[in-house]
Amino acid sequence: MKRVEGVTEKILACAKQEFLSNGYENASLRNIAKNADSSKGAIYIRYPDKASLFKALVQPTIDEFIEILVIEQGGYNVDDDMKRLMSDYSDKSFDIILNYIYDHADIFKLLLSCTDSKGYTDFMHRIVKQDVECTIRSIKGTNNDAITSGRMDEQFAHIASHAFYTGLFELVLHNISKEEAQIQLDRLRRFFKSGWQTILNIEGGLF
Amino acid sequence: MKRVEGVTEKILACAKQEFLSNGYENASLRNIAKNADSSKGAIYIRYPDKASLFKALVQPTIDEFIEILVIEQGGYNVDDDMKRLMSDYSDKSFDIILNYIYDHADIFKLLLSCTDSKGYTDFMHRIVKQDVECTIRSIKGTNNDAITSGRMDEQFAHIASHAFYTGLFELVLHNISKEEAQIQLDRLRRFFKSGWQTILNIEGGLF
Amino acid sequence: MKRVEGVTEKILACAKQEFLSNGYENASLRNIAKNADSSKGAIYIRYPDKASLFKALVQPTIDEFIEILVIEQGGYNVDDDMKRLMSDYSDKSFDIILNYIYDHADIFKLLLSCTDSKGYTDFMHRIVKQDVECTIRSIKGTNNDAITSGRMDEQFAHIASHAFYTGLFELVLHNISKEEAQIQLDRLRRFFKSGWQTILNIEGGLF
Amino acid sequence: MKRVEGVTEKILACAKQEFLSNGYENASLRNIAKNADSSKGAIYIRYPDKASLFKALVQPTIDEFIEILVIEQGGYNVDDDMKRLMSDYSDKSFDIILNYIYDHADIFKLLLSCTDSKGYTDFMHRIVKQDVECTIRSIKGTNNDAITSGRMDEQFAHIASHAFYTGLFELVLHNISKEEAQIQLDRLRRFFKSGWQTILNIEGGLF
DNA sequence: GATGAATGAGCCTTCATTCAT
DNA sequence: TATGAATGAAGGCTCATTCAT
Repeated sequence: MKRVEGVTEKILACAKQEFLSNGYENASLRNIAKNADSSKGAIYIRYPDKASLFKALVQPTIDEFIEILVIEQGGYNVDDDMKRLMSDYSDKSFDIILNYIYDHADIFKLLLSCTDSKGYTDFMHRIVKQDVECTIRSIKGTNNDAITSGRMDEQFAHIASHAFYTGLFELVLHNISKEEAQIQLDRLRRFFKSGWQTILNIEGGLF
Repeated sequence: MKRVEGVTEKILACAKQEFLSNGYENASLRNIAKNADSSKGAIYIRYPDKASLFKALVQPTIDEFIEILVIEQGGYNVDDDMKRLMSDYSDKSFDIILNYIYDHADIFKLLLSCTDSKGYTDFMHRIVKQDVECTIRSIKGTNNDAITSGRMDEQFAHIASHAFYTGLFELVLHNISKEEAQIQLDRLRRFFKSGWQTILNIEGGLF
Repeated sequence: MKRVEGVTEKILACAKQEFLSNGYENASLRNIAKNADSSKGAIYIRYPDKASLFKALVQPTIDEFIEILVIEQGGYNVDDDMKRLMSDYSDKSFDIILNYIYDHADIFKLLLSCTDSKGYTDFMHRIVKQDVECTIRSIKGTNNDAITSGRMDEQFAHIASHAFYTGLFELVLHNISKEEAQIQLDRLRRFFKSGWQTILNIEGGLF
Repeated sequence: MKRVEGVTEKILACAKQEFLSNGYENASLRNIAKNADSSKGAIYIRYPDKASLFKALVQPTIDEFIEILVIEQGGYNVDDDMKRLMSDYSDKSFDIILNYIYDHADIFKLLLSCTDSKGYTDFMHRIVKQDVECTIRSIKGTNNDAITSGRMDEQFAHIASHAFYTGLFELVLHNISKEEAQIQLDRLRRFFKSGWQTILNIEGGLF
């Protein structure tokens, strides 16, 4: 029997719905199969277990999102370092990032609200790690003394970064429209930029 | 049989441990009863169901924490409003808050990592709501034009507040020592203070 | 709720029946519970898993049977050694053994036909091991040269012993009446006694 | 697609391995197909179900073995009867039998340890039946009075025969080397010959 | 109040078998 | 002939909750 077109898609769609409605633990493969007009066996042909099904839903988006982050935080010359230090990635970068999040809204909801905390933690950790590495690199690249002087450290970069992404993701989670989200994100960026200036001891006058 | 002294306490202690170790869904009342040298029935005498047991563990701390927040964000005169607007609650206030969190570290971990997202969301929502109300009131109290001018709105206050508390709670969650936590919290407060100044359009020179 | 009298007994009885009818692998705990007018949970209160249920049915009889064997093969003086060497345990001993087997006929059937081969093998191994040890000890005790001369070895004792018990257990397995079984066992004992005389090189004239 | 050379062989080889490793019930057709680099369908083209696949593995050897037994227990004249009565098939016969067993060791292991007891029982029953028929015929052919006098009966012949073959097959099962097996089989034959002499009341002096 | 046996729904998973391609 | 997706029954097992004692 050939694999019927669309069964996988249907399963994934119903799985997404089930996870979203009931959370990971309370999601039932029975329900997913039934809602997909399919069978439990059909799920197991595709995914070896429940965890893998969830991962299949979520992993590609995680990976792609991180990749986008890497690209947009991007180039590695001193000018960029300076900008990055100010959280001054271009508007275009944040447009791309926000668009990506909204294009994959369901998946981000899954990640942020349907996993045991470990899944969420891991996801956030990867993002923040990437962000922090970039921040630290920029600080060193611009010879800023924030770290050497003890005004901050990697731990703090982690905390601030986590706080920022929490705010960013909250936009989708709360079903804020994309237009509104752009406004709030602008505010949030200005808010955090200002915070970083203070910590990094950069005169506001520079801007 | 007489109600033995301390059974409730033992149940709660073991429940806390079980929830912490396995998460809410995977926690087993069987285990809790066994570890408490008690019985499932003994749990049901005290709490009508699993959810109530969890709530019993967590609710008092939630309520008390909110109460502390209310008190420390405090008095309702214009001077305070101004300070609050700058996120300039006194150091003493934050000492109290941080101490409370660290004194109830387990419970905060429970709240932040052992619940389905709904429990976490509700908890955070209450805190943020309280904080936002206070912020908005202060803005209005000081006739700041941030809202009327469209520089921000309640939604943004929510986002920023959520981001702040995320950072604050992360300290306990990551098992950072209290001394270290005080340092990071200082940084975080300066960071956010600066953010608010920008949003509220208050000249840095004022400080 | 107090444990109701007889539930365990009913479960065990129905389990015995189910294992006997379908073999270990194909026995269904669902069926057992249903036939016992009980529930799956009731089984799991008593036995942690399917294997333990089977073991509960079978282990006491195994242990007791081995014990009887030890006792009846018994005393440890030279006279006994000589007799044992001739497989000449008293008629009384074999009466006891045969009676025990017939009194626990179901269990022996379970052991001999309802287990994966490992269970059967282990059971037979214990019996044979005990028998062989006894045989070897007797040979050495009487200074018989069967082993030293290379006429036999422990391996052979194992083979012969296994063959004997195979014959013995076949009686119950084939639903031979106890009276008939006594006759066949007499024959089997004479048969094996003669075999041992030959191997041990003892003149028939001695008897 | 053309039937690829050797697929059947590969399937049988992998099936043998799977049954040997996991027992009949726990063997998985999925695994067999996978290990054979083939498909479940390919198995079902050749064998209508799991049982038939097992039978295909085992039946030819069973049949051939019985046939060899028939041939070696052999000719039907009075002289042979006498010999047979003494379990005195020639050494050559037993060489052939033992060789056959060792040449098909895997299959005998399959038969003796990987089947539900029914398969084993049926196999053993056929062998023993053939053997018993031969024994009885010989007794009658030589006018021996063992049966008529009540010293034995067909049932006993069955028991003794079963015991013998149990010993014989134990050699392969326990992975005894063929050389060692020949030695043990010699002993076993002498052991059983002596047993039969006693039962049949034949003077040792006759030999 | 305390116990823990009883329940049965429900879980995830595996399987032999079927059959469209 | 060959494939492997599809099926759905059945498996062992766990659980929160109830309730007789």
